[in-house]
Amino acid sequence: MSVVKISLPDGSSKEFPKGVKGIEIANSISEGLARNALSIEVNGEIWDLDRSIDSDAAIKIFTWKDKEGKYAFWHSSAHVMAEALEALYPGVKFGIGPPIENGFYYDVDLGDRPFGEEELQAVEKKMIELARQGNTFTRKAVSKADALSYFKEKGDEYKLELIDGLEDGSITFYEQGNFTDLCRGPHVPTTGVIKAVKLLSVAGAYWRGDEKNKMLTRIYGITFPKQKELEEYLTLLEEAKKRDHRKLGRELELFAFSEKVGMGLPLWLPKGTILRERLEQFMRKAQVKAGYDPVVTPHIGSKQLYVTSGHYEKYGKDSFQPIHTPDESEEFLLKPMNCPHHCEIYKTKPRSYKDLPIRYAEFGTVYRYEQSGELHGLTRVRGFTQDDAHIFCRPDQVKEEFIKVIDLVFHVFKSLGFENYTAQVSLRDPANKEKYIGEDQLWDRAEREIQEAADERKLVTVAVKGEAAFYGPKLDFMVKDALGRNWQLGTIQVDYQLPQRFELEYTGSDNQKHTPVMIHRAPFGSLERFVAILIEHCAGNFPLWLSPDQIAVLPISERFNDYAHEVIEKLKNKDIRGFADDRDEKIGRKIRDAEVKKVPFMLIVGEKEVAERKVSVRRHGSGDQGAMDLEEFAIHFEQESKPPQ
RNA sequence: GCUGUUGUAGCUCAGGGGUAGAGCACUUCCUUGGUAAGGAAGAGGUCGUGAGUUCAAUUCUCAUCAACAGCUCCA
Repeated sequence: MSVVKISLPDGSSKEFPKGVKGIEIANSISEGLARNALSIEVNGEIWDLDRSIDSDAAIKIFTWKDKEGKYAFWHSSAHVMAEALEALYPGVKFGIGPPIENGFYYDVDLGDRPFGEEELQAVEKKMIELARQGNTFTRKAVSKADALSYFKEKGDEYKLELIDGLEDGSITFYEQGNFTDLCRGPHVPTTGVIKAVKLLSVAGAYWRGDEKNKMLTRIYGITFPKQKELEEYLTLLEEAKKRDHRKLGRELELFAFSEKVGMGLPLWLPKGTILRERLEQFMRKAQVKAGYDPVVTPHIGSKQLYVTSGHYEKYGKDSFQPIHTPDESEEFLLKPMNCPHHCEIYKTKPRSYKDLPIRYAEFGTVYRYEQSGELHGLTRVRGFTQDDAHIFCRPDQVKEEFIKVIDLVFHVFKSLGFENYTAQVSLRDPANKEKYIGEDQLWDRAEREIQEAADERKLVTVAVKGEAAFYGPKLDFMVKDALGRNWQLGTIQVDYQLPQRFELEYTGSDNQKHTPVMIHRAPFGSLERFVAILIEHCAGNFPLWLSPDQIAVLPISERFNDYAHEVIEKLKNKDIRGFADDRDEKIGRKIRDAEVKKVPFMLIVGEKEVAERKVSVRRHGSGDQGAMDLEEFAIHFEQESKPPQ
């Protein structure tokens, strides 16, 4: 009997009889691992645990803790859902049913049968029943002809279409209980591992994502190996709902929308404006320190500007249409980005290699005609302000400048409490080169420089093809918020194209003209989006330096209103933001209202405080802190409310 | 942009072919209260907009606008 050598992730290796199954390897390591194992990586491919391994292999066993394990789990759950649907809706046809970041979905064609909340619950019940049966998933290789005839008989045209695109010899079916599906796998050993099921929502989705195709019913669900985990997940969803920036934005009077102003055009209310301006100020300071020069450019620009940049060709039809002047037949566009304006600033005088790098920074408000269905609170709007800057540098400075920007981005994230972040290197899609402008060699160079800069800063990156801007590759930053959700924030881009198109130049040490390289960057991305994410991250409890109202002075009764006003005036003289609540209400009520508005500090003043010239300090969320001398409080407060440096 | 759902007071929502209701917020009065909602009275809406059906439409139908969810998109 021959043996295979199996290398484990810890570097060790073991010999097993040829044809050993993943589950057997798991068992040989520990019983616990075997119990929790969900899938296995075999030489870089993810397999089922009961697939035979016939040659030497490097393996890694995945459990619920691993993304790969979860995917197998949810993928299998999608099959169980399909089985339940087939049991309840004979003749149902299936599209695709993949795992997603949180759970899975299956696109199904139910004919004209209605599907709503009640039906969802019935399917959920059936799924639990099927899961309890603990049916095993069986992998079966089938020929293309057999696969086609199986689904032809079933009348499932979607599966037939999918099989059509597959190569004979690479087609597999998976079977569990009474259900067989076309599937690449992998799957968990049995349905029995699925202990908790929740179907979350139903939505329409086009077959293959194409709106010309038929709309299928997409059923979203999530499953867990433990009931408790489902409950935690549902609590998380509740919490996310409570933190929704659209809800908090209204409640805390930060921003609003008006149908009359137009969709996707946010109105910043006074409190939201304070928050926003604090952020701007913080960024301005950091940028001055990093050698940026602030500039200001108008909100519109001649159409020719964007023809030159290439944006008009690329986005012209999908933009706000040109503005026309009454007399001369000029055309202007609302600026969708700031770079062309900054290029023109660069061109205002001849530049020497000694001048570079030049860094122009602007909080530039731009307008983009986003599809109506895309608008979402502050995260996707039609008018927004970027913390934009463009760095013009020599080719030999690109990497260094890029690294400096990465450091600035880190500083911003850390200062605002985003401790977890990752980055994505957004590359060009080599199969679709016509989507991009510029020569291959410059793209390759830019892509290489980004990766090197990221590596230098030990940034964990994932490279994604097809995500680049049309003029250059990007480094996009993702932060994880307090609820563990990922958001895309700032971006840095290397651009060899626009400087050429705008004929930017500098005189080199060789006395020759050279083209500079441009780095686009925006650590926040847009202030609107950043504020939205910040709201959700801190649930509206902003750090003291950002909080619109930092202090509420709460007199016990109207008799102490004068003292309350005196206190707030004194604090305002020290640039502290706040108000005195002099309403004819009881203290309990004033405290409640200030707590609900998430005011960080409440200063309660009554007879005692007036007599001793003190304030009773109460902190949002943590209650009474005792009485303090007003001066003492002010000193303490000023310490704590300093913006991060 | 596509599909679906929704649109009633500032907010959250109930109602329903015969021109509307609650709670909170708001105004006034009473109350002067020590760490998360004191009491009473009052004011506030041509039921998103336009058209159609009907003796009669806020309610039914259609269109349109917007919001929400999903898809597609994102310089």
